[in-house]
Order: sequence, then structure tokens, then C-alpha cells
Amino acid sequence: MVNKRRTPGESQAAVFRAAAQEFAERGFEAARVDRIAARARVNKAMLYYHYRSKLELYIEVLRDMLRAVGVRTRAIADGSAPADAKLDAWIAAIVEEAAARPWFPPIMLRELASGAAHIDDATLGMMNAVFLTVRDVITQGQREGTFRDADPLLTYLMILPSILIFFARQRVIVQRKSVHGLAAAAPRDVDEFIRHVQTSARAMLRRHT
Amino acid sequence: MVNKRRTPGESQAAVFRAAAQEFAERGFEAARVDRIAARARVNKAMLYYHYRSKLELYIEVLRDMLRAVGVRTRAIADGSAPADAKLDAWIAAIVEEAAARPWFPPIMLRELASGAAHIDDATLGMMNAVFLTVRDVITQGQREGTFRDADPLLTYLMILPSILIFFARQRVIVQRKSVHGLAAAAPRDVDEFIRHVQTSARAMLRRHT
DNA sequence: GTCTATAAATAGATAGAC
DNA sequence: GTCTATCTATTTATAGAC
Repeated sequence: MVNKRRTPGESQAAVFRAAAQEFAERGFEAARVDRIAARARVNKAMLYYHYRSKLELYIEVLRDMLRAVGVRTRAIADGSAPADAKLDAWIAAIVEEAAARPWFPPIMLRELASGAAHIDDATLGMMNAVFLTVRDVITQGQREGTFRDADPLLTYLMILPSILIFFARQRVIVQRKSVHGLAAAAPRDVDEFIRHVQTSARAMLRRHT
Repeated sequence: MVNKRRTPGESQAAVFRAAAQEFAERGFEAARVDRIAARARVNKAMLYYHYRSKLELYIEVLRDMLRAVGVRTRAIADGSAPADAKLDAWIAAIVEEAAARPWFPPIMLRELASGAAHIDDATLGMMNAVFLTVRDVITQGQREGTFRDADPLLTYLMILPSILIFFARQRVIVQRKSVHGLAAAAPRDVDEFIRHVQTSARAMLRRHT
């Protein structure tokens, strides 16, 4: 029998990961603390030893992913590349983040759908900061003359939701063969998807000939 | 004192509307049957007189909106207009549906995020049928030579999610003035948004010069 | 069709031993 | 740090009078 004892912090990390998955699959309200503990293979009391409440645990998950996305976005925006290259890089980065943290798209989508109901101002600010940074990239391109004069928010809303839904969808469609015509909506290759979004974003922002 | 008695079917309709709103704001799991009854100003037992369960009520709401969207989409696709005009019309139609049934975008988003967890095959089929119809329009345009050879699914995923999130977001942002830089993400005019999506969709599908 | 009262199950959270 | 047992509140749903 192998030693099952965990190193310090390991059980906390297990709880965190289990919670992220549970929140992604079911949403905050439907997520069950018992199930999170079971998935993490810790006792429920252990969960409450590490986190004050279900909500605090949720906020931690949210902040972790928003921090990661925010940092990557910031790094790209602060670079010296032309705006269209930055936009391509940002799209690829978001897709990579979605792959690294599979819970990111579903959770983010639910927050958007519920009007960021259970998140505090600081966390909402982190969400908004990502948009503000992307907006800077778009206005840079407009100043440079490579992008047409489109509303940065509306442009942002054409890009990010697509990526979020693409990943949230991939999981769904695998099962459910009995639904008529569902094969046409089968999962797509991720690299193909990245190229599609990049191409579409560039086309959307190209000046009319 | 005015007569409070309702005409037949009226209390059922009140429950339906209240449920749609509650599901939109909170999601299926967080929605409370008590709250739905209170919003509809009927007794909870009355709700169960009209609907077998919370889930059945939810499915009814889903089907109602998918039916409406499906019919409008079908009507546009079956017309004799060129594909790009059909696509413009479809975008406008979806936006109109979202305005007519404000619960449509949040509920649809949550279903996408959860992988259509609580919907049966028939209802999922209705959801998929909308995509299949739009796909027909896109392939028509490709046959006619007006659209480039882009993946219809990925194109669909660039359009629909944006519309859904646009409306789900509008509600959120109104409050929460304390969040830094949130003003930049303030709600936009709906007609401006329609034009933006139409322009973007056409640009995405235009053949390279 | 409409209501009151309540059953039955399940949730988040904690006390307290080890 | 970890576990068992349990408290308290809330939730969906129904029984049964009117």
C-alpha cells in the first residue's frame, strides 16, 4: 500500500481543482460541497478547514483564472508588435488558457449570463481589466491605421464569447448521438479554430477597400 | 377593489412568464419554485397544478423559445433572397427574438455552458436545427460564390454567442458603478449592435481580395 | 381552480475527538 | 491536519380542505 498522506498544501490544491471542475460542470448554485470534497478525496470538514465557505472557494477559482488571463493579456498589449499581430497573439493566448484551465470557459460564460451575480467588485474589476487591455490594442491599431473605426467593445464581444462557447461546447457534443444532425456540429480541431478566429477578427477590423 | 380573478389559462401564462424570468436570472438549479410562484402571484400548489415539476416547466420555457427562433430562422432560410441578405435578416431576427423574450439569451448561454445538461434529446434537437438551417444559408452563399469557404459551424459560433452575451451583459453593467473602468463597457444601442454584427459577419465571409 | 399545512429529502456548515 | 456525527435551514413536492 502506497503512502496516501499528502504533502502540505496538497489537499488544498486538490480541493481547488475539484471545485473548479465542479463549478464548471454545474455552476455555483448547483455545485455541491459534498461532491467537491469527494472529488478531491478529502473530507468535507477538511474543505472547510481550507476555505471559509463555498462562495470563498468559488471566488478563489474565479480570481485564479482571471489573474492568469489578465497577466497574459497585459504582457501582449505591452509588447511592441503591431496591433494585428497582438490581436492574433491574444486570441491564441486565450485559447491556450482555456486549454490549461478547462473550467475557465464554462465558469466565465455563466458569470456573463448571470450578470456577474456572485462576484464582488474587485473580481468584476479583474474581468473588466481584460477588456480594457484588449481595447487598448484595438485603439492602437486604429491609430496606426490598420484597423477600421469599429467599436472596441462590440468587437471584443464578437471574439471572446466565441472562444468561450467553442470550448464549453466541445464537451457536450461528444455524447448524444441520438440527436438528429448533431454530427454536423461535432467538435473541431483547436488549431483550426484558432486560425478561424484570427482570420475572422482581422477581416472584421479590415478597412473597406 | 378590482376583480382579481383570472381568465382560464391566465394563471398558467403568469407562471410561465415568471418562470422564464427566474430561470434567466438564476439558472435552473438556483431558481426557486417559491419565488416563481410569488412572481406569478399564484400559490405554489397552483404552479404544480399546471406543471408536473420544476424541470417540466423549464423544458417548456426552453421549447417555447427554441420553437420561436427555429420558425423565424426557417422562414428566412426558405426565402429566395441572396445568402448575404438572408444572413443579415437572420441576425436581425435573433436580436428581435432576444428583445421579445429577454430570458432567451441567458438561458441559452447557460445551456451551452453546461453542455445542455438538463435538456432532453428532442429539445437539444431543436437547438441543433437552428444551426443546421443557418448552415444551409452559409453553404448557399458559398455555392453562389459570395461567401468564402469558411467552416459554417465556426462561423455560426462567431455570430450567435456574441448576440447572446451582448444581451445577457446589458443587464449587468447598469449597476456596479464602483468598479474601475466599467463605464467603458456600458450598454450599447441595439441598432448599432445589429449593424456591427451584420457588418462583421459579412466581412468574415468575404472572399480575400 | 385555489389554498394551508406539511412531508421528505438534501443542503451548507460546525463541534469536537483524534 | 483529518475525521465522524450532527445541527439547522431550506427545498421540491404533495395531501387534502374548500
